[in-house]
Amino acid sequence: MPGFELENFIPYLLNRAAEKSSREFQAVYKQEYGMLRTEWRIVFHLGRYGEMTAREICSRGALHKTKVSRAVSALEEKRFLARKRSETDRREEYLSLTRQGKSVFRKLENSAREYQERFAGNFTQDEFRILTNALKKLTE
Amino acid sequence: MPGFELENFIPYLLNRAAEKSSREFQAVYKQEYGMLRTEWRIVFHLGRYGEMTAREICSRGALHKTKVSRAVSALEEKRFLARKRSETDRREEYLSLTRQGKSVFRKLENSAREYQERFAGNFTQDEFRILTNALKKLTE
DNA sequence: CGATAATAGTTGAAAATGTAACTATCAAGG
DNA sequence: CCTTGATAGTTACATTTTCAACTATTATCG
Repeated sequence: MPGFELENFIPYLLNRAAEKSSREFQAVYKQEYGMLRTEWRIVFHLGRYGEMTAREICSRGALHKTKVSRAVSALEEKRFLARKRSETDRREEYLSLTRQGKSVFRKLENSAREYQERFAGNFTQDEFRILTNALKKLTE
Repeated sequence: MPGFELENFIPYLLNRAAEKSSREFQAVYKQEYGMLRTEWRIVFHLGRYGEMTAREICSRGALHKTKVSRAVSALEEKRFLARKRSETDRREEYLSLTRQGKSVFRKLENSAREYQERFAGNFTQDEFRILTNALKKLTE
């Protein structure tokens, strides 16, 4: 890395970009549904992949279990999510979206799609593909 | 965006990647110098670009002013940073690293370089260049 | 000028987060 | 079985962050 310049430092660039994009998209779920980022991400996972345990959400989303625990409680209070104790292992519980939660998910999914389209407009297809793959690779 | 899948959602990917890389690099400045992320980022800016005001750090780093205000106070207490009131506009003050702060900066800069090298190893040069440019473009 | 608005930065209270310790349950090996 | 250790999830407490209100100063415009 001969030409290293601090303004190219990846954690820094990632943070700035993440902050900005999150802030922008936050408007959607915060204003409309009073949700926090972690809550939206849980809705995202359950809506996208269906019923799963908190632990699974943690590992899929790289989220800490206390954060998830609290967000799950908040979503339950909003009646967006329901819990069901596992029969085979009573330590864990299966989480899933309620009918209302699913409706919220569908709307947010549409907003996400619109956001993504606007976003992708700034890049060529190749750039966008490489960016996406790189970001995925980073968190494997 | 015909094949949009939520798991490709950019704010989500960015956040996961940013969280992970920040957490990794955090070990360096937290353990060694008891700094928080915002503090390190301020050291970063002052070390890289020299004297500037808090407002400038805010806009360059996409950081909120209260966060910066508190981090600046913390750095001042650690004797890493000094303030100097502007003569022309007495609302603002110029911030700069002390000798000690500069020494810390140099060490962190080296750690950053090492981190970046390891990081870049996961990608081809083209991929890395496109990733970097894309991230920069995002926050313009 | 002088009033009003804007800006740089700080502060207090409320909200969110991280850390560690905790409960309850299950797994494995003797 | 029964002890020891692991795991799912929660909770308490300390630390950070956010939000709104604040001080002090400068800019704008009648």
